[in-house]
Amino acid sequence: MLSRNFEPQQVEEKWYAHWMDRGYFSSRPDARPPFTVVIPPPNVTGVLHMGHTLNETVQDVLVRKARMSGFNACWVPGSDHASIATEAKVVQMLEKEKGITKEQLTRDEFMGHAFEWKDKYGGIIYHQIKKLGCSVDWDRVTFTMDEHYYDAVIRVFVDLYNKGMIYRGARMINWDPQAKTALSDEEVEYRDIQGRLYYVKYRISSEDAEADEYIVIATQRPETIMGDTAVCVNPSDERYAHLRGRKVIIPLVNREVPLIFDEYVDPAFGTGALKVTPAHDINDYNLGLKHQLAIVDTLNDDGTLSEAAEVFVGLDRFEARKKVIDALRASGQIVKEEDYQTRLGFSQRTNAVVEPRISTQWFVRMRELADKALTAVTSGRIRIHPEERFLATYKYWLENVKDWCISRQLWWGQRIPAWYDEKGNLYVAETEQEARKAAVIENNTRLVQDEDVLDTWFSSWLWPIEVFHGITNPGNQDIKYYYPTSVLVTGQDIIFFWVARMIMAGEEYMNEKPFHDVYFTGMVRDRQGRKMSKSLGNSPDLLELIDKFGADAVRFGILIAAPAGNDLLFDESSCEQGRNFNNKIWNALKLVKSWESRIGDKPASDDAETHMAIEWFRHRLRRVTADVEEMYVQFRLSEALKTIYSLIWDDFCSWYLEWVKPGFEQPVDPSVYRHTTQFFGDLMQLLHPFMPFVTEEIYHRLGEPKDDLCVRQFAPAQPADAGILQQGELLKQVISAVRDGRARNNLRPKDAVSLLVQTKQPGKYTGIEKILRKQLNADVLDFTHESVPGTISVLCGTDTFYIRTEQQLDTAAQREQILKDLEYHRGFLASVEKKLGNERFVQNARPEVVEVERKKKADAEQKIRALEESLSGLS
RNA sequence: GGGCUGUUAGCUCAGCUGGUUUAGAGCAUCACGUCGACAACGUGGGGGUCGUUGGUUCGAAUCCGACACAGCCCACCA
Repeated sequence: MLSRNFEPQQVEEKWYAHWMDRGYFSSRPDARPPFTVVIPPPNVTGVLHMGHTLNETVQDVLVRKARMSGFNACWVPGSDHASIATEAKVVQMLEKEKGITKEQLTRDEFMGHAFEWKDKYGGIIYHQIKKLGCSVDWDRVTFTMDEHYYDAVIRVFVDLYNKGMIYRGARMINWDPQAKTALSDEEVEYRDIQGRLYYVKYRISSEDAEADEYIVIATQRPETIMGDTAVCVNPSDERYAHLRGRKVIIPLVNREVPLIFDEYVDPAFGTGALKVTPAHDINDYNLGLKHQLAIVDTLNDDGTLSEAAEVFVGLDRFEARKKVIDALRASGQIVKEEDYQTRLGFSQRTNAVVEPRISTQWFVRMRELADKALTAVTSGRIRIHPEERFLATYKYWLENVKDWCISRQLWWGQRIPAWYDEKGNLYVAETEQEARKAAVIENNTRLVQDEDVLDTWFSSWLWPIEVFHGITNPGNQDIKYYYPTSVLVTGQDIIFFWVARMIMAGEEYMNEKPFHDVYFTGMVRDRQGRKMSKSLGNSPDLLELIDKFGADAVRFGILIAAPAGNDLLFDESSCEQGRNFNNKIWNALKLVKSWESRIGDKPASDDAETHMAIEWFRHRLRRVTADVEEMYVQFRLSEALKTIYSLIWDDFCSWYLEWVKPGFEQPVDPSVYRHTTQFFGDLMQLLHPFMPFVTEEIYHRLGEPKDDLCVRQFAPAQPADAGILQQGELLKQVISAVRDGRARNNLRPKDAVSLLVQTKQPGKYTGIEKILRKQLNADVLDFTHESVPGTISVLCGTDTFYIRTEQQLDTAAQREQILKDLEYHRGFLASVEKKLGNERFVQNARPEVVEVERKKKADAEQKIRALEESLSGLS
């Protein structure tokens, strides 16, 4: 006895263990073509959010489909050490739980704690991936701090350094004062902020102590005044022409600085005078370089004012801003204040306001790498989906990319393999020993390794290569077989961070793209269109969702709402729809299983009828299978799922099963049983990549298959017969139309009727008469040449069905309905006639289009005649 | 400031190179239904002048222009 509803919890664990047991997800190179996917590695100590859920589900669908289509499917799982994010979490944990600050620990001690943390929490995402049913190869789990991976990163660093593509130098970089590290340009997020613009008087230096000459500048950041080393105006600005050659006194610190002239300054903005702070603004920095200005760095690592500021030393920058404003107000040097809309850079990880700052860091030269990555895509060697939207973004970024700041002032990550001797000479090599050997350094010379680690993305850009040990063991079997990978599925938010850089690394180290296709999924938002985030609390917990609805339903729920590349509004109700779908399939299984005990010995006498149903569904299945195949090619997975959903729910359950279903306690035609279980199995196969658990369970309950659905290979495509499909459509159309006529006249399903059809081609109903009678509870189905008074008339195509019944009929309601239909068809006829009456249409349109219009006209006229006849039959 | 998307039923979306019966689906809604697979269900219905506005064309949801609104990306105007 089957349970009332499908119970996912019992089934999911069983099948996942079984698949693992059989090693279906493990892949070794063999004679089959490979289908390779590398997972975008989630943060090792994170949890999967709905964005991951979408990406992992899409990948699993593609991988499972490939595995069932003759490919050697390999999906590599793993996680990312996420340098800055993880280090921040570990630091926080240490302070909170153990009362230890990072400063109290040695580097080694800290790393110990970090690895401990990773071991404790690193398993969560893997557990979630399993629960979701992802068919990843667990023998290939890779972590970006694994020993070989660490080595690969170091090796690549040294190699790029030796090629002159990595350099060290003082540049203006983005500084995160909270994490106390440099960031790359991509790690800064700009947001619009309501700021305030202060107009400040700067005195003009003069021999005459009594003189009250000054120049007014506008600034949003008064706390940087102490770092000013010039004031700049436009050379064409006549207001300031007379001040040429004079000096300006910086308020608060009373430093005398030059007044300089540069086209850069916009005379129309503010007062047309700009304070120049080369240490804390990129524009000012460039201006400083050009005019050889002094640089006064007034900030410490943590965003407090440094000794160089002279005043408010040690105060936080925002605190200092208030104090500076107070002081300037007190001395009457603020002449005006106004609100000002501005943009500020925030650290992507810590959300701290980023400070532009001059700092000595390591950089990767991007020009050459970017050019290669650009060609790989513009030449069509890598295809981006959906292309239109992302190709332009990708190109623009690569054409304008600046050098990549890769050093981070952190401990959690790959430590930069550079050593310095006491004189400050620099040696780059994979190990200290090699550095000594290469540079012939005397043994007693002390070398000190660079304290910094590398940007996380400097390791993840090697992901598709080093998961197969392609850097540390070049040319091995795996890398040769699995690389380039087939498709990369990821969020569009990391197109620059990761996708573009993987292409660079692939071109540089494999001389080959890392993947054939890139599929960008959209951003998952909540029902109100808000981004899902922890702080809003609108991101559902994946395990709770799975617990509530089952993994298949969650996969269904996220996929059904996800058109390629578009953001999707996720709502639990779509998981509910998935759960209902599970139950629908389960109930169909219950029906078919109930037939098992009553399979007849002989074909039923009316097998010609069921034959039609079977043939129709056979061809319907073929047609939809081909459609779905095409959708896979175009990565239209949401549409493919919808199509399969409708095939199962509507075509199979609502139509086919109703047509072939035997009467109560009647024997089941053996051919019907055989075909139905076969169709059911094929349907489960078609659906399996999307909903693996329920389909595997049902497939096994249908019979005792020799293979598991998980690895059952799709049969070659077969053509669908359009004529048979059309007859099925006619059948559906008539059934719906007559049911509608019955319903409108309050006939109950159990009220038997007689049917008469007024048609010019009675032949088209041959073969479907019996199904029609059964479905419509009609004792007779006859043909007629004229209208039949005293019946319910229903227009179906150009034929009219007359429903004869004992019941009292409401002729007024029928008349109303017919008049409404007449109005519609007359309106339609008028529009067609207007078209055909247009000479230019008849002349210019393609003949077949005109022919269609003529057919429309004839049909409409016939329908109107039929309706008019029915109308007169009513009176 | 530059660029890229989108705007079709209450909601989420299809509708590809203009003509396939005066716009389709799912969800929601309404009516009827407990009929021996299924109320987490069945049958049926209602619901849109395709953002606005010009243009191209015999013909536009579909192509072009402008505008409005929404979203995203990029940019060094204090």
